[in-house]
Amino acid sequence: MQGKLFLYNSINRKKEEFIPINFPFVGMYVCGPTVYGDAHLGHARPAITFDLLFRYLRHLEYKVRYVRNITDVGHLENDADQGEDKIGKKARLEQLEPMEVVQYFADRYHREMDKLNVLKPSIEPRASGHIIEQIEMTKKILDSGFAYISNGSVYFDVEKYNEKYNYGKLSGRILEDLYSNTRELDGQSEKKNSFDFALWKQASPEHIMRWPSPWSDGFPGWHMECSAMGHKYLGEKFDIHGGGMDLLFPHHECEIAQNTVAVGENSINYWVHNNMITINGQKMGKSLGNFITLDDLFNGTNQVLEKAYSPMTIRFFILQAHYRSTLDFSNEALQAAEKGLARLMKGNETLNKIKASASGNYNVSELKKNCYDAMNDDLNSPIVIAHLFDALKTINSVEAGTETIDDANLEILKQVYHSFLFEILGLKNENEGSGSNEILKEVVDMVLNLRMQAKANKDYATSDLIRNELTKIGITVKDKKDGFEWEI
RNA sequence: GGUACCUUGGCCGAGUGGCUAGGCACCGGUCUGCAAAACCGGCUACGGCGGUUCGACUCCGCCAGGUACCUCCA
Repeated sequence: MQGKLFLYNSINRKKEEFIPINFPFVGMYVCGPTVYGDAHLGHARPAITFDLLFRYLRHLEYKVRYVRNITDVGHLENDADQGEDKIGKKARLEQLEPMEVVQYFADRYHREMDKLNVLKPSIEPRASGHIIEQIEMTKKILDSGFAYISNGSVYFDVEKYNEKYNYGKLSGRILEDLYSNTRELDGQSEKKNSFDFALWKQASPEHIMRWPSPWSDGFPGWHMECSAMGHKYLGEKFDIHGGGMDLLFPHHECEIAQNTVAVGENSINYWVHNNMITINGQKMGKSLGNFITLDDLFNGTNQVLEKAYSPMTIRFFILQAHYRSTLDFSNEALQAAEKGLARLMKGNETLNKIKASASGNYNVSELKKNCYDAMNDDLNSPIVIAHLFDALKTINSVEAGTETIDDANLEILKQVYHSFLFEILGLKNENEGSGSNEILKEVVDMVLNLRMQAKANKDYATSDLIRNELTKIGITVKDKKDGFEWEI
């Protein structure tokens, strides 16, 4: 093994050694998107964070079952338990079937994730496909006495729960504080206390997404799906539950309460939360309206964007910050990421070209250890990247002849560089295959060969004209000692 | 108002009680007809005020500023 992996566990607020329940198997559940709009930069963060964890666990040869849900029902639009279903609302506005909306945005989400090289989860369950499981779980909670029926809806009795267990153990909240701090909302009379949350909600007549249940025609409460589906696919106890920090309270706190009653105490060992992406120091979020969709980023179609940024630039940008830190969006930062990534990718090409010497003065084992140490320390991808840049310096020095490397070390270097860059960080070389159009390639080569002739004749007016015109089209010409390179 | 967290060089962003983070930008150099690219080198910061300590950016206290959660949000 490559050392011990430590993860920051939100529930204890410290880094803990990761020990799976059933070695070598690992169960991981991550809160996925609610598909009622295009994915934005904020959605990319958990997807990439847990993709990193998924990839690293697999690299460590764990057998991982990674479940990431799609929420297609149950998230309410406005005030807690009083609003309109998000999917339903969008469907009414667009005159579409709710499932049509879900299909459309789920497809788009998948497409963006593919571009970001985010591996598909093992199972991607939908809330609407697990209504029965959610009803069964609600029944269990009712039977245990920690829930009550009110006007066709079922609510979790937080106060009663807190007498026996600890409501707030994850988010560090104290129930007494919630009495005074929870907002007074209209129509809360159905609930005993404002902080009680719905397990099942009776649907109002205009509500289109509805299912029959023992209590009413309605829909499941917004915390039920993760509890029901997580335990369905990963068992009564499983290893990791992840999601954005903004889900810590109330979503995950409520999940814990539900699980405790219906499944048992401490049914999830590690709670892992990624931080937010900020823009001008403020959280990028749907409700604030300050989000940039991934589609906009990839195409440069947003006023705040100076240019388009490729999916790998976005991925690298996110990996350059630790997942538990906020990450501030800016054009400058993205452009920095773009250039840095290009250098690392170039380094891999150079690495494949350099030759080993009989003896070398570079020992790669330290690099290898440093990279694993960084990953083991709560997935410190920025440190891994820093070490890869150090390796890059060596690679370039070997190519320049100022350093040497022996055959054995070169092989290990290739293997380490490759596995961290591509396999674990999940980056890929986007330039490969671009400009794959053979005719275009030959035409540009031909033009540049003409330019070489002009240069040989010292006809710099012509050579500069050719270069300028190509630049205008978007082709960058790079002169080399004995020829040229170009890229689009 | 309650709770938690943050404040690092021009920008992004790691980390540590004493030892260079890294990237980008910038500056200098190599290369080039000139550029660009690439490469090499330089650039040494930790909000303010106190305290603990042989020594603090790192620990403690206070202050200032900011953010998150408390309502759907990744």
